Amino acid sequence: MRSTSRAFLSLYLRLREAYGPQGWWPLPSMAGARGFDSGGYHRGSYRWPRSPEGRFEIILGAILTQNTAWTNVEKALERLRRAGLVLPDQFLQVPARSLARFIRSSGYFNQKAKKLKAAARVFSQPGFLEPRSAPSREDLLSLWGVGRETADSILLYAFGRPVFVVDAYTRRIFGRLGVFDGTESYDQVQQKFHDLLPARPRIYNEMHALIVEHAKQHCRATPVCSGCPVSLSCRYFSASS
DNA sequence: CGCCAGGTGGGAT
DNA sequence: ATCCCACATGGC
Repeated sequence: MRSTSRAFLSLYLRLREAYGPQGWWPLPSMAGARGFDSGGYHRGSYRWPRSPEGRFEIILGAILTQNTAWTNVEKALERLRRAGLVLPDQFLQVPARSLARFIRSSGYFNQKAKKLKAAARVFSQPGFLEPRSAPSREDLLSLWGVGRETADSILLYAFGRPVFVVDAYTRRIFGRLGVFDGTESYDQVQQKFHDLLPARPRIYNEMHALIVEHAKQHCRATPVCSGCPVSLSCRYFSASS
């Protein structure tokens, strides 16, 4: 257990060294603002959003990015923001049909419009956008359109809860590394990270962001192993070289 | 072109 | 419980 934990930490540090700080979660509304880059990523040390608008933007993004490239999500968030839709109450005033038009670029727009309405209904309740009194994981999972990954993204990135986010990239990368065989459930994969990493939102945040970056740069659907920072501990690389 | 992208819900088996 | 499919745009 201890040695495996050290291996995980070592992997984390390797990725951290290779890709640098990631500054997640991106807030497109903050693009170009002081301390943010043109994509709305933080520069330097990350801080969780202090405003309800910021936290709700993360919630919107977490839903809109389901099985969708982030660039398409950025456009949708931009359209929503320009329409003045930044807080839950405002979403409740707008029919799903209209919402769907704003978020067209993010794909699955009819479904996602419905999901945004469901989220708006919950987060319009007093205090629900405050970290002190945010909804539980169970509350979030009961929402139509919010599954485990989306719930955990909201808990970690909007509210700073120590919950590790498991996505398709996590399974792909750690599957190739030889840690998982592909049969594990979401909760089993998550449990492994909870067991082997320090239970700190900071670490979970950065690890997940690094996983996404690594999946994009090297551990793609068709792997690009040349220059991979963790190839030496990778079963797939060993087997294919 | 076809594949892929920070999934989820619902229905069939 | 698990498998299969619909949902949809945009970039490479």
